[in-house]
Amino acid sequence: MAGRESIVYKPKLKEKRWNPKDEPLLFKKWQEEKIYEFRKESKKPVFSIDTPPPYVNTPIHIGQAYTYVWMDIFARYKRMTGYNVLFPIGLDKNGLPVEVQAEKVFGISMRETPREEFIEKCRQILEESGEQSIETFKRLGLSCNSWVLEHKIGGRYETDDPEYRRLTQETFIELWKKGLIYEDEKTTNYCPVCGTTISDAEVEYEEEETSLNYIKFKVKESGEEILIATTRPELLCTCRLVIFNPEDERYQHLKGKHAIVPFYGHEVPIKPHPYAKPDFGTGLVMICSFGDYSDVRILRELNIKPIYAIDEEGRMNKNAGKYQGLKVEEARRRIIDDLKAAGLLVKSEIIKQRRPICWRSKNPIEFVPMKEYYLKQVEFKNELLKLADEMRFFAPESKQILIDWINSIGIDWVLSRRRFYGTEIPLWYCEECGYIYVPNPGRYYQPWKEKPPIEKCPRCGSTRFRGEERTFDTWFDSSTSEVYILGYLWDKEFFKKNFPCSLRPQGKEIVRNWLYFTMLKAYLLFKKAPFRNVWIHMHVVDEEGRKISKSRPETWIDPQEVIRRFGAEAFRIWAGLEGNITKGDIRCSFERIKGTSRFLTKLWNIARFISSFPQDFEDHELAALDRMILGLLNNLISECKRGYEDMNVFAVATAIRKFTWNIFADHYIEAVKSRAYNHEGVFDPKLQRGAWYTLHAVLKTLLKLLAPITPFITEKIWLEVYSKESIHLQKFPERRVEWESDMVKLLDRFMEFNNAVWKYKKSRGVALSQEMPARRVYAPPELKPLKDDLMVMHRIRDLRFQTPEKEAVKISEGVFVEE
RNA sequence: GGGCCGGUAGUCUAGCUGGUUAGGACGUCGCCUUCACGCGGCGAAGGUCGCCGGUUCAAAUCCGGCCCGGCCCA
Repeated sequence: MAGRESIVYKPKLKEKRWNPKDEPLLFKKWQEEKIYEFRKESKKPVFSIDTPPPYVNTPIHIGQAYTYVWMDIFARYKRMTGYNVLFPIGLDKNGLPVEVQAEKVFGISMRETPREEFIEKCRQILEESGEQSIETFKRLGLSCNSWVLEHKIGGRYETDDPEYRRLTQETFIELWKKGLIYEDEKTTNYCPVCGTTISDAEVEYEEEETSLNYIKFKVKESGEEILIATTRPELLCTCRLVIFNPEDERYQHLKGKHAIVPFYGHEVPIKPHPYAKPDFGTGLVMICSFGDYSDVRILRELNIKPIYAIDEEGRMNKNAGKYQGLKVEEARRRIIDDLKAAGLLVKSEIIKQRRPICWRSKNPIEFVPMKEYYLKQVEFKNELLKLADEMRFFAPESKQILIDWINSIGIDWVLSRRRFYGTEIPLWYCEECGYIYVPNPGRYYQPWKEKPPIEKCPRCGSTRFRGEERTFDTWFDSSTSEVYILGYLWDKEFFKKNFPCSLRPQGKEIVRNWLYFTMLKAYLLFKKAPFRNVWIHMHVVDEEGRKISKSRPETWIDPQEVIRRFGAEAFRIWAGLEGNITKGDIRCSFERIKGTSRFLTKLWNIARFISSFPQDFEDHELAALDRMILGLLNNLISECKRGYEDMNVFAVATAIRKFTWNIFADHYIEAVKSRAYNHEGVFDPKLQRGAWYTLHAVLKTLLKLLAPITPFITEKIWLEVYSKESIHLQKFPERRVEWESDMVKLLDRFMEFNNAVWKYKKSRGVALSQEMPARRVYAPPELKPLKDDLMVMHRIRDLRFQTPEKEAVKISEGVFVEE
């Protein structure tokens, strides 16, 4: 016993708190040791994650930072549970944004610039934009396999890379050979600003105030005047039909008669149709070609030939008569003035309506006839719905978004775009006979500037060819990302073995395009669902619940700033503790990031305390208190495992925090301190070592449970206290039989007892470290196994486990004091 | 107009196969430099569980209707 009091326990962790400055150092170490590199030759099962490539020239959105952290957590958990994790990073470089930026920066117009030169300008923009997004991702500690562009499995990819484009073209060629692609002239969505056709999946809706104009028409047969309300008076010239609701009593007499269109004088039939809503306008609706989707649908349904009045530049054509050459908006203003002047406009009222806009340029789209390439999809809707059932959705409700979209599809996918910076459609046309030549897959083709790989037309022998000039819809590139990352181009065996891809994480807003189109292509090419699991997330919004976007600076939260102020680890633990993003939007606030990050300090200090006790000793004996916490730790392991498997990081993070802070630190550590130090020598050294064993066992386990969420701090502690080998190479904890214990049921009573004693001491103005100011204390009988620890912990002179017979003050359920 | 999701203290959330004094966290207030941690500890205040009905001995929890917010579609 002698000299025991002189033992000083020094913590192995020197610093008083976690320092975010260690983050980049740890990240560098991981990179140097290549611990996340993808090893194709590994025997472990592959878990592949098809990450959403961020657009290159824009800073990372706080929502991307958040969702990528979750993806990284999934990847890290899978790695610890024995998977060979394929977690590549991609960059999206295709499409309109860079073209628009090039036009702006260089003051040029795409259509008036030679294509070669324009593409060069785009490249220049892309090069100068640097790798801001990649830097943010690295700083967040993502465990992606590789950060450099490499043509191998696990390598970073870029969607404008010739290798990636080669794959896009290869999939097109395959689909072409299967007879799934055709060219047709149909009414399509057209964005006059982008100068290209767009698919239904690229149409967005915007709430807009517009004027509803009540215009006089004449009925040919009776000469009576009828009023028709329309938001698109400039399309009068294309009016083909007037409808009223079949239930509408007011207009039954008009059935079968004809209306005369003002100004233009042509006659159109009046028919009942359920689309007309009696309480909208006057209940009479003019159907034009085309003001909106319902016009398209109704004219198609009734098989009426459309008249087009808007050209590719968004100007009125000759069908509009005197308004020819005017932009749509201008023509509308002019015709309203003219109608007014002619006394044909009875009134105008302002209404709100949703109008379709182009998702890239945000400009109103028009409906015009264009000859474009289509990929068949309408006829496969049922098969696609079946495939949707083969993928497991997190959260399950998200699947409905996909199902609703599939059900709403009414037209095949328009593939061709009249743009420059994109993957070229690999086709050549014989100038003589019109034969369409499709090259063999194998390399990247640029038909607008290359000769075809054949000398003569196989049909007519001509040597004159014209290369296709159009590019693909960028979603045609994007929807093949899972095929690319699984090495289709380079290792067909690997691809076959590992397709479908394990996980597609993505936002709810791109279900109808990215997820859907990937599914469509996977079905058409491989007859399989592309993914085993799909994780759909909602959005990160600002403190007031507003959508965060660069275009609205008052909402913009820069992840770089968050990292600068609090550190990446603080952001990560916040992302885990703030809520489950599959269930709803997450609000981002600096105050809460700061608040949740306190847990890091707490964890650090717990570790620092524990690190001062020896880890190597011969034998030990567990006290009941130790068995209680180890049993609870077993339960926590199960809970974490379940949470990670459900991809519910929130459940895991909150469970760990509650255990660590509110149970382990506040109650177990407080109780075990005296025994662990054993300064007075009142405990058997074996029991003291039991405390040491338990403290280290719990800490080691907690670090591993937390490692996927907070890889930096857990690694730092792990390396300083336990091992030279990274925590991220350790196995995820399993329940241990030797930790199972009945003592877990003591927890609630134990905590209740502590609280009661603390409260009592406080009420008597006694410091918690001082002796209990009561002659005798009574505790519930079931706590008896904890007797020694409880007495020393609270410095109780006389502790009984029974209900007192004499007068005693009840301070809590089953807890009494005798003063 | 339709579909899906959400609506629990100032804020974020747990509970939602019906019965708990509705649990926790952030923030607020009070006390305490207790030997890992004052980015700590202890304690307190703060909730008509969106609203209205219904089922039931009993509803935050089940059912119906409505209101609000978000996303998608028409």
